[in-house]
Amino acid sequence: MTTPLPQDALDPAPDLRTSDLASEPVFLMARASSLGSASANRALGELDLKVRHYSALSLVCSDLHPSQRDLSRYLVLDPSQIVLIVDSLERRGAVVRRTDPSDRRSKLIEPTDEGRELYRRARAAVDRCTDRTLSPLSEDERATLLELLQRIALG
Amino acid sequence: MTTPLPQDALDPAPDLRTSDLASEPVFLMARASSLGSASANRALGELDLKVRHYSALSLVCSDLHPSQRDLSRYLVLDPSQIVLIVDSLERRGAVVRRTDPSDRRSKLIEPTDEGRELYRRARAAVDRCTDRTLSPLSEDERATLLELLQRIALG
DNA sequence: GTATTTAATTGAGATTGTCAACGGTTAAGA
DNA sequence: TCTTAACCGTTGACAATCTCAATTAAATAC
Repeated sequence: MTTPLPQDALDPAPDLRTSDLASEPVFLMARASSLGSASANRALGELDLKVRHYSALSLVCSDLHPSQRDLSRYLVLDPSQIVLIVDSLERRGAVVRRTDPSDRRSKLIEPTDEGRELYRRARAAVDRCTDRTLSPLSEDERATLLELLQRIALG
Repeated sequence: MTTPLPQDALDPAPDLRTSDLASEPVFLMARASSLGSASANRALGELDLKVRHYSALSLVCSDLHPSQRDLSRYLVLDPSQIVLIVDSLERRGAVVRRTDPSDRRSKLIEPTDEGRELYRRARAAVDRCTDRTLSPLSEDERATLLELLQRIALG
């Protein structure tokens, strides 16, 4: 045993570096995403949130004023999944559904005061665990990674 | 309609750039991974493979000679999931289970000739679609991204 | 030799992914 | 205008996946 299980079981896999797979972005992103969101889910557990609810709440608290359809596109989730997420956030009083006056088919999701406070606390927790995940990188390298990821993940 | 749906619906989201979430690695990696593996799964569909089977097959064809437990750790999947993946690969004659002579509890997964040939073709398909996914990046930037991802995803 | 750990496997239950259909609403075209 | 097509949220069904506990066989620790 290396350490008495400090916080996250990082489970490094140096052997993997010699494999073909270690040079495939699809695999690396899947593994990084899997490890990262596992860690984030643990951190968000105290607030009874998962990454998907947190992400939705973050968008709702932004100045994008997203509809459910928007959330579906942003989070790459089926609209039926968004219903469940918004249901759960609404049930705990973090958001409300408001029919878009300019298009009564769609519903704009808006944060309550509680919702904004919840987001603030969740954001802090996620940032702490992101810090751990990116600990092998310098400040400059983190910025570079962020920019490259944005280019391929966003338009 | 921009174009008559060329290959992948890339679904860019430039609005997202203005949101807090766009600066969170956890979210960016999740979105990149989601878009990337959706594209890869489409490409692998012709070969009746999914990313998880492809990744397992890749490791099996490497010089790591992994056991199922190794695959579980590398792919960040529960051992019971590995059983299903290896079952499916074995059923189609791509791999065989061989009891490790030095530890008869564990089973080394080895590729058949068919398995290697399947991997060769799958690898080509995945590489083509990775190329599309990374198209917004220059050659140097791709190398940088790869190195940074390796540092955080592997030990 | 006994007790503790580990690997693969099975199974159950919850979560998530995928897809088709519906009612209410808007947009497009004859 | 009237009709048709498209879109949004919602529901429901089904498959795929995750998570966890329990079992068996084998290795290791004491």
